[in-house]
Amino acid sequence: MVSRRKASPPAPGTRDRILTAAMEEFAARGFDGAKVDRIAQRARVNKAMLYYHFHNKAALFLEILRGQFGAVADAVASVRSAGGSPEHQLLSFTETIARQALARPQFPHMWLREIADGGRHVDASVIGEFRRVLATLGAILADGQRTGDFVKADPFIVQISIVAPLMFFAASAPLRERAGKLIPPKPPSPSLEDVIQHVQASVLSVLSGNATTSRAPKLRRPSR
Amino acid sequence: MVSRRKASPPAPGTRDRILTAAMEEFAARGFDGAKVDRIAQRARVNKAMLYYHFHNKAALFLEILRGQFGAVADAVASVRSAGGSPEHQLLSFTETIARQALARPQFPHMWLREIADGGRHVDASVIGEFRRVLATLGAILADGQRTGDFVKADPFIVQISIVAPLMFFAASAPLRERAGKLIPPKPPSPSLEDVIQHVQASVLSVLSGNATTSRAPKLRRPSR
DNA sequence: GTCTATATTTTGATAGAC
DNA sequence: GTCTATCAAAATATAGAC
Repeated sequence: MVSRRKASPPAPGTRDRILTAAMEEFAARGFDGAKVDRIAQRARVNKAMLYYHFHNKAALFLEILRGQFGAVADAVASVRSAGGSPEHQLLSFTETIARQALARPQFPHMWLREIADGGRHVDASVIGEFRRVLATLGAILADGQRTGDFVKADPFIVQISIVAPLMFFAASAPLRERAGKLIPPKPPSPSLEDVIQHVQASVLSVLSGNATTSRAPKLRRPSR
Repeated sequence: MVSRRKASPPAPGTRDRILTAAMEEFAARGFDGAKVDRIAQRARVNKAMLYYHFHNKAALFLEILRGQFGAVADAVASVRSAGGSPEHQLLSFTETIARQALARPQFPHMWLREIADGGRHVDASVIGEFRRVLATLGAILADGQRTGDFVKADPFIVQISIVAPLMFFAASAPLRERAGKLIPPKPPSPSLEDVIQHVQASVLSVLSGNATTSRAPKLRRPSR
């Protein structure tokens, strides 16, 4: 008899319902656009209940952010520990990020928003998860350079080259939908598979150094 | 004497000050996070003045969105009309997007936000500017395919492969700054030049088809 | 743990004088 | 064109009963 005895049963997942509802609301509207009332409604609880489980709106938001980034960082880390050639790990890294975006549709939106907000709502723990992802990729790249498979490249640049297109694509579905309605006809959207393949081909080809060795001698020239 | 005679001089750029202030506020905080009071303060006018020049918050926001996207679409269009080989135009396209992000620091933030918001604040005119950019790139790619310089590729995918990393990088500066403070030391950020070069090398190499012709026979395999 | 009612603050927007 | 004063509607958060 640790505690609990009397005073209403432990709630059949009330807290989780709130988390889910909040996740959707925050992803769709952002921190300021999200309304506590709406979150409570979606979760089928009342505001008081929400404030019983979470200190305030910001704390609720932070908990969700931490959860999302943590899960992604975990998934990515498992790619590395699964082993394989640097090339294999690099392709897996890419695919994993994409799969996470599918598994957590709110994740791309929240990532874009946090960037746009300058990280106003993140704390050290979220930054930590963020860095874990980058560290994993950095290790993969270092391996590849050691084996001679990859040319030298800045991990951060490689990371945004992989992640940014995937996030853009995943998050922009609603916008493309709306665009199609505002100015029909809606141009056909490529599949996530196609995007993944393109991104994989891009990274692999630059890192393989067969970029433009022969042709296009003066890259980055067209300054005017 | 068309009109104006009496009733205060035409205002030394009051309207422009409001537009500038609003641009900064909207970019930094988003539509919901931006406060009319703060915009008025920054512009050194009062709310009534703001509502004299613009119908409401949404209209002000829309005017800014239109302006930003329109300017970028113009810049990109001029790249194409300047002519040159498909390769040259493709590199120029990339550089121009990056230069626009520098010239209009608010642009990347607003682009990210509109994607995350599902285009809730855009209207047909904004979509139109958006499509102009894509159409320009599409034309460049078509040229390149005709001349045999480029392999076939979905313009939209190519576009996000170019634009997304640039926007991510440009917009994430404040977040990286904050991250460095939360968990020192702040890892050194690559320069925009480096990012541009990497993106240019990537696109060119995939479109040149020398991606992974020889090695890595089974792209996209690491499904598990 | 859960709900109703309510306090408090913030915010978008306008009236009306100059 | 510009400003002061102010309204009315949201929205965050809490008190207190059950």
